[in-house]
Parts: sequence; structure tokens; C-alpha cells
Amino acid sequence: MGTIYDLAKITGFSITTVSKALNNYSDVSEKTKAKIVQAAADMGYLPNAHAQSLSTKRSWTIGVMFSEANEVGMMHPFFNAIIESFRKATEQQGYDLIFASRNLRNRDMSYLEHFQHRAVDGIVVICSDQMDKHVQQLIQSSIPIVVVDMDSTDCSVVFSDNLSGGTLAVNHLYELGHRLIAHIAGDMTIDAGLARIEGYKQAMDRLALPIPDGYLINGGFFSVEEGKQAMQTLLALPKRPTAVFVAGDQMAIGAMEAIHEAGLRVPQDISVVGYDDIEMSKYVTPKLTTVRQDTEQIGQHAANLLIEQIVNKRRVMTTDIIPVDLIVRQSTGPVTP
Amino acid sequence: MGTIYDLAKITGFSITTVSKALNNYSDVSEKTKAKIVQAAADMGYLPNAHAQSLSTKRSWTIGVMFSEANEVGMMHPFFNAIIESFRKATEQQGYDLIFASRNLRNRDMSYLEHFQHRAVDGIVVICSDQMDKHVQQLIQSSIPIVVVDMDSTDCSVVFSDNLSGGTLAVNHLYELGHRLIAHIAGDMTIDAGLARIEGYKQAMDRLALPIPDGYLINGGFFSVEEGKQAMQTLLALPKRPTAVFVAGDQMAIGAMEAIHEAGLRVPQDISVVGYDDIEMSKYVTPKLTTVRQDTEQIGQHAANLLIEQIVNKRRVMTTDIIPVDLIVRQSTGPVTP
DNA sequence: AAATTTATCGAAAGCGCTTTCGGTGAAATG
DNA sequence: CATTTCACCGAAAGCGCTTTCGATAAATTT
Repeated sequence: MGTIYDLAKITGFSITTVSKALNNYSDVSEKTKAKIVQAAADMGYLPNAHAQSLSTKRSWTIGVMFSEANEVGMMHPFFNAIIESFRKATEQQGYDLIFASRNLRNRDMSYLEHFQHRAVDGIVVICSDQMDKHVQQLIQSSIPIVVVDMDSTDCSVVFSDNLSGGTLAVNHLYELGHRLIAHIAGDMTIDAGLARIEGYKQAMDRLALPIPDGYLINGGFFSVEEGKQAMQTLLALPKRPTAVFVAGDQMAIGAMEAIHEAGLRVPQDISVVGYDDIEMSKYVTPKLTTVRQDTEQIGQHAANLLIEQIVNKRRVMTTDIIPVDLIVRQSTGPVTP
Repeated sequence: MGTIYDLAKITGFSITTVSKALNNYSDVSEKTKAKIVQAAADMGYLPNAHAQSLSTKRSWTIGVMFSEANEVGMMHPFFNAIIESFRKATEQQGYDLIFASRNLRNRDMSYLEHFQHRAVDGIVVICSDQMDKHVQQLIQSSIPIVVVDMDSTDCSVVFSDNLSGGTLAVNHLYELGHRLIAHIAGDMTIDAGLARIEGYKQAMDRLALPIPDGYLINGGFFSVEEGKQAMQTLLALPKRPTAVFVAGDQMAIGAMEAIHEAGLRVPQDISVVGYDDIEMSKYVTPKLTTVRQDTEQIGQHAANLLIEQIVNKRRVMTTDIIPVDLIVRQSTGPVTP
């Protein structure tokens, strides 16, 4: 591999000139530049990123933080898809992602500390809840940051148009003739869940549909199991809904399971529409009607928002709302009399 | 944040002593160590990782490589689960993961070059095929490495006992009375797929079951779509199988879809057993019988194997085979006469 | 021919940290 | 009391790179 010192020795130039040649400075002649570049190629020279970072105070790394609240890590298909898209976008610009945790060689430390230690150029936080102390700390810091799927005016954020999403779902069900529409919501601590609730409420209100007691139920943290439980509660209601809008696909899948286990059919007895459009949605039985979040866009926008802050060396607080689509499949159907 | 120079100024000691105090050297008195540590805490001092790496030639980072062959990236639930488990294990030891790609600030470079540039302490490669030039290059290099889900004698590897897996599946079907057992295989370039084929063949042989023409079919790169297509081919066979062992859950889900679309039922008409036990397996209809791979173990073992090489500064070539389990659910049933 | 630009290069300092090695004064030993 | 040991500390070099600033020689201008 070798260093610029080796290169200097070989070519007979100073390390200064070598460095300049490698970095395309204008005050080095084409001829010597060619020589040096050639020598570098010959010996398979690669600059040491740490030395570069130390010297330039730019590490070309982006720290990514997952909340540990809901123990999903990077396993959740939705967040996972976002990260993948984010990664592609940032990679193209030359950034590497580093996944940091709260522990560093036995020392317990905050995410911020970890990121400071690693001297990342920027931070992306995925899958978090507003209240998380660590997230707040990150937002308060001076490191460029973008947070996904959360609402805040203190930093750049990008999330889906969850309000419209809720409305889309309810309207779809309404058009199919449903009037008894329940909502299995995400936990209230999650902005996205909250907005979907709001969308649901607004839509119901606009359609002049009452929300019976118990029709708005907390499904927790979007897991299949919690969705199933919530649905069971719903099924036990005196006046059972004919349709249910579920704030996440995994929960929706759980809900469908509960329905099936109760001896009912989807969509003949109960229609269900999910949220996210994770890959599996189109493979469960029946195929899930759902509100699609554009993970591709979300990831890209987040990347752009972050990189812009990094290169311009100033924090900006943009709120980027990505539109959603309703994907109609087979878990919703006309209400049966 | 500050540096050790600041700390030196504040406490009145030299940077040498500061550094030693922070690193628990024995030749600094308890009293001054206490002072320095206190001052460090007060100012929120954090060591700069790049400076440390530069000086110690240890970066406490591990590079992870995904093959780009089958465009799944980190989206595939199986590899994803492995990485997650790997991450937890390495984090605990103080390592951060860095996801590198083949491009670095416009320059096109190999994975090896990228990792050398970043000066990672070790490399884990996930989701690859034997033939990949980049993987080979990594294996040839002198950086500690472990590769997952691939067989090789040139480096440490960890993968599931795919041979037993294939056998397990076939025997299970046999016990249910099936004699016409087909296999939707993964592409032959993938070691794991190859081993499962071998397991299938051996089991069939041991049971004295012939493998009719067309019963062993290539399902490509484990996608739902490819599984579906393979199953359609199988269904078009003159003598249709009563059971099929599929080399991956996603393919199996596709296969079930094909079966359903053909107006047949699982398992009454055709039994199917998958491979992997991805999370969705227990939520599709019918719930998928499958060979479970222990992603938790795989990730941990990979982490241990890698870290051992890093700390002992010598490459070792261990082959670590992780046992698999058959998870019987509802996609398999007794053959119907 | 003298004065001024211009092109090309290198010395040196600095980024923040580790580590070797030598130097103190105090305590222990004879 | 002289000598050896020990505990504690710091100077300095080094890790590999960037960047400022000055130096030199060649080219240009007057």
C-alpha cells in the first residue's frame, strides 16, 4: 500500500508535491502530476482515511442511529428500505455509513458522544420517538442532522404524508360502503402514528361518521402480535366494525390473523387496509390493501437534506413531506349487508 | 469537546500524562489520574477516533460487504437478521460497522481498496457468491475476514448445515407419505443452494425415491417471483409432485402463490416446505413449514471468529457449521390418495 | 538589460493521539 | 551515609496527510 512518503521517495518529489498532485492542485505541472499518479497506481497507493480526516476535519462518514425503544433494530422492513435507499444516495456522494451504538469499548456513552468520537460529518436518525433523550441530544447538537419519520421544527425532517394516508384509507373504505370503520393505531408517542390517527379522525368527521367507543384502539409498536391483540379486542366489541384501518402492515397482518382465527373472512366479513406496503403485503392471503409509503423517496430526500447541510456547513430545518399512495389489493371489499 | 492539549493545560500536566491517565497506564499516580479524569468529564472530552486510529493502527471498525449480484442489499430478511446479530455481537466488543461500497468520491474502486482506505480492522462478507471477484480479492488479502453463507477453505466461514436441512425437509415429507417430492433449488452458483440440493438428493436416494425428470428445478436467486415461476413449471409437469421442498422461504411463498393460482390447495393438494424461517413465514397462509436457520447463532459465531483473528493478529480458517431445525407448520400435510 | 510575473516546487507546521525512553525526587536498602 | 530501587512524570518522535507560505527559476514585460 504505502504512504505519500514512499511516493515521494520513488518519484523524487516532496510529499507536498505528491499530495498536491494526488489532489489535483493547480500548482503542479502536468508532467510531474502524471509521474506521481502513475507511481501511485503502480504501488496500489490508497490514502489513509484517518489521516485525511484528522487533517481536513472531514471524515466522509455519516452516523446512523436507530432507536432502541422498539427493539426492531434494522430488521423492520420499512426502516430497512429507507436505510437502503439512503445508503445508495449517500454512497454516490462518497459517504460511508457507520452504525454506532451506545457502547464503546466498555464505556457507556450517548449516541452523540459516540458520533463525536467518530467525528462523523452528519447524522441520520431513523425509527425513533420524539421523546427519546438521545434523539433530542442529537438534535440539540451542532452536527448536521436529518431525522426520518418524525416531526420536529428543530431540525430537518422527512416523513410521509400520514394525514393524507389516514384519509385515503378511510375514504376508500367509505366508498366500498363501510360505515363502521375502526382504527388500530400506533402508539401515541410516535409522530407517524399520531398523524394517521388524525387523518382517520378528520376523514371520519368529514364523512359525518361517528367513531364509536373502542373503535380507536392503540396497537402499540407496530408488531404483528400487537396488531393481532388489538383486533381481538375489536372483535369483542358489541358492535363489531365492518372495516378496519391499521396503522402498519405488520399490525394489519396480525389483525387479519385474528380475524381468521375468529372464523371470519377478509374481506367478506371485515375489510382491512394496512400502512407501509412492505414487501410481504402482496404475498399474504388475502393480499393486503395498504397505504404505500415511498421509502425510495424518503431515503433520497433525507440524504440530500443531510448532504446539503454538510457541504454548506450550516444547519437547515426543512420539513419534507412525501406523498403516499393507496394500493388496493384484496383485503378490502364492498360491505356485505 | 477539546483535546488532550486542553486537558493538559487545564490540569497542568503534560499531554503524555493526560493520555496515560486516560488510558489507565500504571505509571501515573491515582491522584493525578483522578484529577485528569475529572477534568475530562467536566469538559466532555472525547478522544478523536481518527487520531487514535492513526496512532495505534487500530480503527475499531469492521467493514461489511454485501454482494451486489442479487440486488437485495440489506433488504433480504435472512441476511438482514444475520447482520443485526453480528452487529450486536461486535458492538459489544467496541467495534462499529461501516458499510462500504465500490465508489469513493467519484473514484471507482474495489471493495478491498475501499476497506484499505478506511483501514478497517476486519471484514465480514455477507450474501455473496463464490465467484465474485471482489470476494476473492478480499479473501486473498491479509485483512482478517469472515464470510457468511459460503463455503471456502481459504478463510473462516460460517454457514448453516444445509445438507442436513435438505434431508430434514425431505424426510419430513416422506413421513407424511409423500413420494413425489420436487425441489425448487437456488442458483447453482450459491453454495448454500448447492448444499441443499445435495441434501435433497442424498435423502431421496436414501429413501430409494427416484427423482423424476424436471423435479429438480432452478429457482434462481431466491425471490418470490422466481419461486412462483419455478412452481408453475413444476405444475405443468405430466406427473405433478405432491410435495415440494423449496430452498428459500421467499421462493416458497411464491410457490404457494402459484399453487393457489392454479386452483390447488396447500397442503391438501401439494405440501410445501421452505427454508430460512423468515419472520413472515408464520404469517402467510397457510403458515409455512420450513427449515429454520439460526441467524442469531450465525451472526454471533461470525463475530467471534472475526474478532478472534483481529485480536490475535493472525488469520485463521475455521469452518463453522450451524445446525438447523425443521419447523412444522401448516403448509405440509399427509399425502391425499 | 532590468524589473516583474508566472509556473512550479518544498519546508514546516499542524491535525490529535500514543508510546518509548530518559529524568527526577523519594523511599528502600546496604 | 551512600547506593539502589521505585513511583511518577514529560520531551520528543511518530502515525499519514493537508495547507500555508515562501523560494526559485523561467518567462514575460518594460
